[in-house]
Amino acid sequence: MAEEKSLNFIEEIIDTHLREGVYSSIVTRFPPEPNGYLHIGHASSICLNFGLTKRFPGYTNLRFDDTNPVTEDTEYVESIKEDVRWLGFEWKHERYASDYFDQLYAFALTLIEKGLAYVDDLTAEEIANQKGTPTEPGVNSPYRTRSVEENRDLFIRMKNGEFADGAKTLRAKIDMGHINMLMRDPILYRIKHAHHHRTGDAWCIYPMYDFAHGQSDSIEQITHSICTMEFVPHRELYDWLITQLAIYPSHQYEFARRNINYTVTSKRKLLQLVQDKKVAGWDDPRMPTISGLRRRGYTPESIREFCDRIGVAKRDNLVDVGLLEFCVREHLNRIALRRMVVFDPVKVVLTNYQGEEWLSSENNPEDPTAGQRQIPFSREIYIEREDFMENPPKKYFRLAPGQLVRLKSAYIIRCEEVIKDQQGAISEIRCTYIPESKSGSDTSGISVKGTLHWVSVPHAVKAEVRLYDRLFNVEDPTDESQDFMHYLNPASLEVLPQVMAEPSLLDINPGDRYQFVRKGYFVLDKDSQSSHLVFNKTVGLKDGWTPSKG
RNA sequence: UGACCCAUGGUGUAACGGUAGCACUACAGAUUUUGGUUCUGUCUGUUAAGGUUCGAAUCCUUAUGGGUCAACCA
Repeated sequence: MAEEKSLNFIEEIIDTHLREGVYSSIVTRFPPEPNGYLHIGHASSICLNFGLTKRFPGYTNLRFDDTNPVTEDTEYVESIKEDVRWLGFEWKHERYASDYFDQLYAFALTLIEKGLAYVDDLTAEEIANQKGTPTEPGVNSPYRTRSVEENRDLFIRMKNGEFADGAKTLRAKIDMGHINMLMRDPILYRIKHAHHHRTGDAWCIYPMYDFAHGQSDSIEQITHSICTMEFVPHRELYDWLITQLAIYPSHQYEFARRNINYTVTSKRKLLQLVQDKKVAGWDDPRMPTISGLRRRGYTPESIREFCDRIGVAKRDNLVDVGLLEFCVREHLNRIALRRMVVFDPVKVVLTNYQGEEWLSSENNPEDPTAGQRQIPFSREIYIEREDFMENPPKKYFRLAPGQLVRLKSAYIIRCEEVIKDQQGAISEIRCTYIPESKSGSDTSGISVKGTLHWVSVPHAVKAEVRLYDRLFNVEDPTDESQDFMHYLNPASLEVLPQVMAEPSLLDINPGDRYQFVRKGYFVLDKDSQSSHLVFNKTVGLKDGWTPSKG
């Protein structure tokens, strides 16, 4: 029996509701605004909302909160749907706040009839000035006392396009002295003569978030409307509108958004990175977007596991990106096939070896069913320049003059001689191999501490490798002591234009993931062509050794 | 100088008045044809002060610290 995992506070609320019969099943929703790409922070919300209805009876809707036509676009709708599906979730209904524009308009009229909303002629600036501050009450608008008839007439004319953008708004009539600033006659509708990605030019007035979100929840009979903590003060208005309209009582619950160090998760900041060309696009592998992580080689399983491990709570947090990396390593270690690639090659000549042969090597030592592959071996091979030292420290297990080392899945070799060019750089290492040490049939009786990856020179396939590092140099780029752009890591991308790869890598497809032995996990990028392979580094292997520790 | 939210190792998260646990990180050791993986072990924590109670991380009070709120954004 698997150990019972403890519930997070939201699961506990739902568990109680179900046990006490408040609900017999639940409905949740994931409500993105289609004005940007989904990022790792959204993944938490997606896993939470969809995860809830996997654990408990009920279903989850995907609802686009598309009430601001000037920032929204179908490009984002498509990317969001792709990302949610890629993460492994399927929604029950695909809905849009714009589906409800007629209903919302009717709700507004209801409020007007009840004397709970009025048309205001004040400008944005005037409204702001009369709003007061958190410690001082606001003042009433001079238009606050208009009659129901006048309000109805004006609002209909707003809808009919008789007024210019910004000329009028519809406001709830609540209390300009309310301690909660959101209750100080919040704007419900504004005029925007803008083309909407779904409703086209049918409307020139659009509801504000507070007059769309809760009502949409109610229309869909969402039982548990889950959002982040900054919406806590909105809950009072959310409840007020539902009460006044006497519609299905959805309820809002808040959890703390997940922050991750060395990156930013704000659509505005991510958009700025894209627009300022600091990255190659929304799906740049350095971006914390779902599409960026996908291109980086992350698996949906690893992201779900990450979201599961960081949990759900109400306190502020800054999650270590190292945990995300742990999760992807854990998964990739199980599924990624092993391949050998030499990044910074130096030639090794085996002076006592003639001809060539094909050697067998396991595809994945963690998974026997992954089988074996054949690798060509010959008299001249490449090894990593950093795997040789002329004057090694004490516990250096790699190649050094007179030292023995195993070539992975091949033979044990001994370094006999070092050849240098005129500048003194090592141009070639001469070794002898031990014929009876062949991998799988070793009768040499020799044991060595180090094993190196290698690639046969005449069979080597050239490829490009893109090495990624954290996008920012500091844990919290949003600390606001400086603009976050100042913290950009100038070395977040390093391109290796020509690495040497084993030939089995020639026949693979974009999205295929591998472990390059002793290097890390890599994925074939979509920029690849059959004549030019491009690999993205997903994450390195955990590195337990550094020269200083030797 | 208002209201609201929050406070458990370096990080994230449990403990629902009854032994502060798990994971990541770090460190040490074993195994290893990847200095990977795997296995074992070690370090580190209830913001503070009062109160209630046989007993408090948990309930109450105050303080302290952090966050949020004054977009015709969501």
